Amino acid sequence: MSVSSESESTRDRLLEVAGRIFARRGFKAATIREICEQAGANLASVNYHFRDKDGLYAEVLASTIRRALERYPADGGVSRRAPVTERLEGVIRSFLQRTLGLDEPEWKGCLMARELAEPSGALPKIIQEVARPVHDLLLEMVAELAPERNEEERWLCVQSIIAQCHFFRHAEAVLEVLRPQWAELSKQDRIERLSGHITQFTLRGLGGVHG
Amino acid sequence: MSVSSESESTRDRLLEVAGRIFARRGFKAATIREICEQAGANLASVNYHFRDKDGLYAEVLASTIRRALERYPADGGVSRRAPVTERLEGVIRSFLQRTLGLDEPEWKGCLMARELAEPSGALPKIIQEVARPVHDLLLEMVAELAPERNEEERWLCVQSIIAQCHFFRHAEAVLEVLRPQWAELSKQDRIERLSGHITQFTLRGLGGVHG
Amino acid sequence: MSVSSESESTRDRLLEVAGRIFARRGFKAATIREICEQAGANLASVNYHFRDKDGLYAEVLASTIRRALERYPADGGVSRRAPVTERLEGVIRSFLQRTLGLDEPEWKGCLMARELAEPSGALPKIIQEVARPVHDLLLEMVAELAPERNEEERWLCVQSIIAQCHFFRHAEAVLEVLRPQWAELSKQDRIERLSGHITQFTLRGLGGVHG
Amino acid sequence: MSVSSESESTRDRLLEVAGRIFARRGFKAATIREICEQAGANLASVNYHFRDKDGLYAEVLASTIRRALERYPADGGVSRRAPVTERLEGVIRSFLQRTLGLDEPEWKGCLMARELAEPSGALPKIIQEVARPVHDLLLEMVAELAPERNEEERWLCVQSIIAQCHFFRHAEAVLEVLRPQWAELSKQDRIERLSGHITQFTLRGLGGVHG
DNA sequence: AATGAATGAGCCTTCATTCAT
DNA sequence: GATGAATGAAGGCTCATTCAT
Repeated sequence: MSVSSESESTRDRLLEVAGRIFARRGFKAATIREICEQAGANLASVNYHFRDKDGLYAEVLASTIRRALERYPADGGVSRRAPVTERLEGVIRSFLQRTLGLDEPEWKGCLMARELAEPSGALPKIIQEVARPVHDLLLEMVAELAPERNEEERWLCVQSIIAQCHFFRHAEAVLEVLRPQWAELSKQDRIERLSGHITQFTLRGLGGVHG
Repeated sequence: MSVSSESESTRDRLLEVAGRIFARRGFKAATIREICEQAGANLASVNYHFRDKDGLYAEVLASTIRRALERYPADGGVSRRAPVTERLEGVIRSFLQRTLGLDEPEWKGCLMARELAEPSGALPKIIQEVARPVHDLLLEMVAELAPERNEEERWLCVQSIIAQCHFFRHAEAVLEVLRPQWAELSKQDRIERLSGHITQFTLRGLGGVHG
Repeated sequence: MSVSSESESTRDRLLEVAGRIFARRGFKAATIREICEQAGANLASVNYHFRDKDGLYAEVLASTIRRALERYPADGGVSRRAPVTERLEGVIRSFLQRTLGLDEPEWKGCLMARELAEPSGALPKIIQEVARPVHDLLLEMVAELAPERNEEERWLCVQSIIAQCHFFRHAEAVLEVLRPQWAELSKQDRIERLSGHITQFTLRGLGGVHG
Repeated sequence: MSVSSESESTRDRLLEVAGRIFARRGFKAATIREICEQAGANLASVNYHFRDKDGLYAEVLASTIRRALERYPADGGVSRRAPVTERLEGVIRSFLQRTLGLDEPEWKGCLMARELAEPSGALPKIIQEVARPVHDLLLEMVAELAPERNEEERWLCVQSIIAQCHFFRHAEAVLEVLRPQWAELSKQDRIERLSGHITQFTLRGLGGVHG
């Protein structure tokens, strides 16, 4: 529970490098060798510091979650008393920031996305700390915006929102082929346009005409 | 009409089993050994029939695409002269069928989802044969339903649709935790409710008032 | 004992191709697959026609010997009544022809050379049919040219002759680097100069001054 | 001073054993398994210490060259101011020592011979460090002994010398059949007689009358 | 006479892990 | 606190061979 270590220790370098590599290659295809080489550490150091490849992975995930939520909280930093449309956009923008990266190394969102597709036992933790809060926040807003829908319908709407937020990380490779212009935009730009679009599309989708 | 094995050719059994295993474990983590064992074939048979692990994977992907599109074509079998709302629901339902499986072995959609997250060189083929047609079909419909939007906005709307269709396969593991009731529904039921919801949400999202 | 087969059959093509490939790669590194592919034959045809990879190799060797000696007999076709210097040059030139090839496909000598370095069980046959006759012929000539030497000395002289004849095939790769001009000569030219040189060097080496 | 094994490092044992086995079987036919077993090392140790089978082979070759030339330098340790006949015999004797072994493990020369027949990419190194110096040394001597010959003739004479030195290693298997007495001599004896014979034969062959 | 399918043995390599220092 | 050496398990692949047809 201590705050990692003192200086930029081997341990920290391993964590940093491992995150990048797990994200890029997936758990199985990532190799301890590559991680240690890039971190300038000994081949045995992973086992020394984290007991296991699994242990390293769990630590990477945990610290990634921690830092991601510190920087981009679920509510996007928007006050609970702001109008619901603003709060919605806050959640969406914050989600996209975590997902598509910004100034944080870009692999963080990628790691999460990968966890979704191929859970590793760490999933419950992620759900508890990231997915659940967002999920609940959105449920509240949808209830506020579309009180006439029944419970399942509202839940489905929440999924529609999350789906849109995820998709642009998830299908990155395809989008690049189908619409090259998109890939040419800066991250900042993409996030800006996306949060605007998703918010609009969602508000309309929820039934009111807010556009 | 039996499920599999027995008198099928070795080649076909390999293809069938490999599909399931690649989907479950991913390319790297899947082992030729496991595939051959489950297919009741010799360890060298993959090399004989498909030259490579890569060759096997490519074949699995190709035959999966082929059969998925035969059974559930991009337009969902809805006539081009039907009203646009029906055509839209056709595309969405067909997409969900391919994605969430139905009576076809369930792993097929999973394979595709995985390919998106972690392209293997076969991606261009998938795009050409599956993603592009759906993409173009949806672009047309959105242009028809929301002619006042500019080109980028219409493209973003198309992505919102596709995002929703993908999500329920992609986040299966999480949904199961967040809403156990959902996992208890039959596949058929889920697809039914989803295609209804996504169509509605989308039609509204596009700005018309169809709700 | 029959003369191979009737037409340019699969069997003959296998023999031809196998000779080239065994010569180029050595027995172990040569693969039945490559041989069959290049011969346009089925993968199983080697086993069908020659029982074994070993069987194929033995056949290749045997037919190579047979044809090499037909074309370039040990005595080089020089009459036994010719002067000894002519007979010597006959043996040397014929040896070089077999070794360095001429119009016959070049791999034949190479195959033999390889057999020397890495005997395969077929060596006794080669010795009996090729090496021994040449050896005995040379022994006679040396006895004639240097009768004053004792038996071991004469035998060593014979080896010196054979050594020179072998060397230019054997060290081809090195000679090409150490003296590029040499590699640029035509085969014909090289054989001409070599047989001249070796004959002179040998006659002098044997003690008389014949140059 | 003990022959091998026991307290030597794994790396050294691998090198020693690998040399023997590569020499006996050739690169392709030699197996890492056999090497590791005989060296009492783990199957993965070759990969650990030399990265590759190729890496191991290269190291074996390099260390063999290094040690061979340390012990038996190209000039045979004879002073440059000694008479040319002595210098010639020095080169020849040293060559035979390297080639036929003496107290060094016998496979060393064999490795080289094999490399000539079937170059592996390491050939250039061998040429540079072994063949070239000997070649140049001999060229000088021949120029001194037979200044009246033209340049190509002198080069051919050098090859005649080298050919003789190589042959008795190269054709070992055949000589054993054709002259069993020869194989019964001690290595030392054989080298003694050979260097005498080759030197004489060569001096005469070069045209002077030294016999 | 010939072949497509299938097989079992064996090879090289990679990987995560351990252990003595 | 950290590491170089070594290891065992497992993986993908290649090869010669067989067998039913």
